Amino acid sequence: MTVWDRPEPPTRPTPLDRERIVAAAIALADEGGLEAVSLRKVAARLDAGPMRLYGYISTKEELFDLMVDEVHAEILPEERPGDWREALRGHAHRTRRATLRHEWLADLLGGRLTLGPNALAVSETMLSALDGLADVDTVMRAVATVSAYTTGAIRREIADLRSERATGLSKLDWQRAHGPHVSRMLATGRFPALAKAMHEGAEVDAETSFSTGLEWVLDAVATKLAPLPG
Amino acid sequence: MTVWDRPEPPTRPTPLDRERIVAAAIALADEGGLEAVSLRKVAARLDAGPMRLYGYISTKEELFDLMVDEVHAEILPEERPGDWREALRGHAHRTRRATLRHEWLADLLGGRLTLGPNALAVSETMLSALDGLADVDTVMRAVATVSAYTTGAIRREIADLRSERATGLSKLDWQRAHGPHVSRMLATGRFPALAKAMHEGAEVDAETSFSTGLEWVLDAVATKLAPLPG
DNA sequence: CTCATGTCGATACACTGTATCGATGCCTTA
DNA sequence: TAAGGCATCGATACAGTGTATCGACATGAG
Repeated sequence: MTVWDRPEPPTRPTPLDRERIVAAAIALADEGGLEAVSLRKVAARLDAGPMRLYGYISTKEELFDLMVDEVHAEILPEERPGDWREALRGHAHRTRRATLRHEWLADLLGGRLTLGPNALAVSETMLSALDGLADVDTVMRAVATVSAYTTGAIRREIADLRSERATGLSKLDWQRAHGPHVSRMLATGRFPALAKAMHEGAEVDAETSFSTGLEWVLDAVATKLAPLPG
Repeated sequence: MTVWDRPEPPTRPTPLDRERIVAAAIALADEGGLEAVSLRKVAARLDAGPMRLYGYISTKEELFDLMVDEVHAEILPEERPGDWREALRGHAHRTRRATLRHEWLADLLGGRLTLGPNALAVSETMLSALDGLADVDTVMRAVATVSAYTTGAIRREIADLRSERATGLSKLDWQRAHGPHVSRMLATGRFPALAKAMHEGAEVDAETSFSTGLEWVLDAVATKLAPLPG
C-alpha cells in the first residue's frame, strides 16, 4: 500500500457562500432563463446536494432577490452624474442594458421590493441627484415615475424580443408569424386604428424607442422640478 | 332488478370549453395567487382529469395568456371617452383597478405580448382615441409610453402591497418591519438621501400616487401631440 | 355483427421545492 | 489520550408539478 493506493480522503467540499451560490444561479439564468434555475442545478454546479444551499438561503424566492440585487451592482453609476436628468437617464439606460445582458431580470423587475445593499445604493444615487431641487415628495415622485416607465418599457421590450425570437421572424412578418389569428382579426375590420398602426408605423429600433419615451417622461419631470416662474 | 338497482350510466362529464377552463383558473388565481393555479386543480374544479384540459389548451402558458385576455374584457371602456387624455387616463385606471381585483395580473402584466381579442380591442380604443392628433408613430409612442408607466407603477404598487401584507405592518413601521436589515443600512449613514426620504416623506395613498405620476406622463404626451406653435 | 379508426384521459415520468432526522464529524471534558 | 455530547449537515423522502405516451374505449363504416 503506497500513497498512490490510498484513496483520497473524502473531498472536503469547497465551502460555499452566498456569493458563489448567487453567481451560479445567475450563470444558469443567463444560459437558460429563470426557469432553468432550480436549487438542484445550482447546487450541482457547486458540487453540492440541494439541501446544502439551505444553510445560506432560506427559500428560492430569497435566491431570486439576491440575484436581482447582485445585478444592481452593474446598474450603479461609475461616476457622479452631471445633473439630475443625466442621473435618471443614465439609470434607465443602465437598467435596460443590464436586462439585455440578463434577460431573466425582466421577469423579476418590479415584481418584489428589492432592499439589498446594491439596490439601496442605486436608489440613494438617484435620490441624491435630485436632492434639493424640490420638496422630498416631488423628488420621490420623480424617481418613482421614471422607474415605473423604465420597468414597464423594459418588460415590454423583452416580451417583444422573445416573441420575435420564438417565431424567428422580424416585426415585418409579425402578423403572418402570429399565425392566422392576428391577421384574421385585423382583416375583420374591427380594428382599423390598429391595422393602420401596423401598416403605416415605421419600424424603429428598440433603443430609440426606449429613449424617446424616456425623454418624454424626463421632460415631464423637468416641468415639475422647476415649474415656470409666475 | 329495478331501475333503482341499475347503476347510473357512467356520468357523461360536462363538456368543457375554453371559457369554463379560463373561468376556473381565474377563480383559483383570485383565491390563492398565480402559484395556486395548477392544471390539476383547474381540472379538479371541472370534475375532470388533468389531461382533459389539453384538448382545449396546449400549454400552461397558453392558459395564462387566456386569463390575461379575459381580464382585458374588464378593462375595455364602457363608453366612448371624451378626448384622448380621458381615454388614456381611463385605460390606466381601469387596468389598475382590474389588477387590484386580480392581483395575479401584476405578475403577468407586460410579461408577454397579449394578442387576444379583448387585448386587441383595448389597444384599438386607445389608438383610435389618438387617431389624427399626430403622425402614426407619435400616436404609437404615446400609447406605449403611458402603458409602460402603467405597467411599471402597478407592479410596484402590488409589490408594496404584498410586502406590507407579509409583514402585517403599515409603511410607518416599514423600517422596523423589514428587520434589522434596512434600519441598519440606513443607520450606517451611507444612504443619507434615502434616510431623508424615509423620514420626511409624507405617506400618500397608493391611488393618489399612481394618479399623480400618470398625470405627469399625460402632460408630457400632451406637449408631443400638440407642440406649441413656433 | 365485425372490424377499423380516432379520440380521450388514466398512467407514468422526470423534475420541482423543501421537511425531516439519522449519520457524521468536532469540541469539550475526564 | 480516550470518551462523550452536541451541533451541523445533507441524504432521503414527500407531495406536488407539467406534460408525453399509449391502451382502452366509443364510434362509425362495411
